[in-house]
Amino acid sequence: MMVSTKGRYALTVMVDLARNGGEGFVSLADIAERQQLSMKYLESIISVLNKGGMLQSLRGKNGGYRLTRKPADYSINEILLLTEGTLAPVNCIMQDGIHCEKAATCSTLPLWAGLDGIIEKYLSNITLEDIIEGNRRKMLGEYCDQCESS
Amino acid sequence: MMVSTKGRYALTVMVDLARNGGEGFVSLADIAERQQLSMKYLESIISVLNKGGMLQSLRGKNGGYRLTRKPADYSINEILLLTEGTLAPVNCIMQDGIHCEKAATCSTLPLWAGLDGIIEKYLSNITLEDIIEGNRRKMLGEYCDQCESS
DNA sequence: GCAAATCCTACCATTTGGGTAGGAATAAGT
DNA sequence: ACTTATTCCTACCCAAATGGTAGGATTTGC
Repeated sequence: MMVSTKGRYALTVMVDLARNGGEGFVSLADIAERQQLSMKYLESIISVLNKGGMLQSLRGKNGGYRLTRKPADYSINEILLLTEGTLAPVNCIMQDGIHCEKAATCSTLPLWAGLDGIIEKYLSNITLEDIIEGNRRKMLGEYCDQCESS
Repeated sequence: MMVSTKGRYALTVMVDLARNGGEGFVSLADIAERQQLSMKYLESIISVLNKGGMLQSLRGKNGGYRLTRKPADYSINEILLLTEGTLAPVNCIMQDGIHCEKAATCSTLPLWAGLDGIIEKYLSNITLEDIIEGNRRKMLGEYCDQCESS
């Protein structure tokens, strides 16, 4: 995968809802305004999140969207997986087990499988809450120059 | 990144050269035949590898290509970086330090930076030799069901 | 019934991916 | 010197994905 704007904006929307969704419903217009993104484009993205069961919606006046779970119960992996379709770094790695005909003898396949594994592990371990809390240690790990190394 | 055929085929070519390049030069026709890939397409890919200093070439009859270093001295990261341009998982992470104008306040940026970090670390640690030796433990790590867990 | 919101369908321009085609330059062997 | 096998170079091309926009239908609160 290269995570496209679709996935990135989806995450941005989820983070905005986690931050600003306290009680009621949050309108997409508000989110778009805060995040300075096209509301029309966000519309198509949030629709995927909604159909995927990531949030609740309410139509009509004073309507909008809200999360159905606590931020800590959303992994980044599931959000991106829903909007991007797949997070595999190469086409050789398919979600449905469909695979290349050369797979059996391909010497580079273990590399791609390993890469896919570490990506999924990393993204599954981080939650919406980590992002709104700014948990740099968990996100950046050894690459965090502000985290103590202890 | 999603690693495209360009990067994957580049790696395939390098692996083929590492395996079959014993003494002399290996022609692209031989590589294409062995790997069952379009020679014309490989031509454009190997040209990038050549200009990037990853191998030596010899024109004319009995010409071809050969590696300039030992397989253990090629990291997968440098091979893919050369052919793909970037391995960053999102456009927010640029190679030249150019970045999004919202970067300073973006709460998701540490996530992308962290993801980029683990990908680079993984690919930098694996070499051509690991691939030709089939070092599953190193490539698959905990995802390797044939490796003992000790 | 009006206003504010989501929902739905269609369209579209640009970039990227994944190649193909044709020929020029070079080098080895005879 | 000629032939043949090879790399090198430039140009082109089609399909799919990316990153949106447009317009209207539907629902709900007041």
